[in-house]
Amino acid sequence: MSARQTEPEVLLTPSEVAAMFRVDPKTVTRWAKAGKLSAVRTLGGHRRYREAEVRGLLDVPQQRVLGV
Amino acid sequence: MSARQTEPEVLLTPSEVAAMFRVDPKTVTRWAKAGKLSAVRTLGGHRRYREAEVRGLLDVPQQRVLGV
DNA sequence: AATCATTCGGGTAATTCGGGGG
DNA sequence: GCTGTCCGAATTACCCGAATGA
Repeated sequence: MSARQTEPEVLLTPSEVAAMFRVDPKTVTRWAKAGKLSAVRTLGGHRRYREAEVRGLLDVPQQRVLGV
Repeated sequence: MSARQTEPEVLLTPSEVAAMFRVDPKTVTRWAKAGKLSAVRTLGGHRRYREAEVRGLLDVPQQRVLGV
């Protein structure tokens, strides 16, 4: 059962990730360049981001002090 | 022993490849026209892509930040 | 034979890339 | 240091009708 199954990774476009974080797509690109976010490249050079990784980064923010 | 196509060549449809890269099927067609991806043609002119080749292109474009 | 989804083609908007400067 | 914006060039997405695939 050592199947090297490359699970169907769901990929997101730069603008989709940007919308999730409420930032400019260009900022997402900078995160990728900085190695803070891994990216898959299309044959034309455009970046695609892994949904699982992005969501993981969105869920983490539980360390905010609720200074209401 | 004798070399005789020991590998079952798995072919993928344009939409399947498109889903893997998160692009439009038309874009995959453009890659084939540009020679970035080899394609097998059906007798009717539709394109089919080699799974092994596609996977290879998906994995490579990984820019790791391993103490570069 | 007939239906339905996909993939031809082309052509035209919308994104993204890269660098640079605020 | 981090982000948003401007630029030109390149890549990708969506439109159509017609043909192929299953």
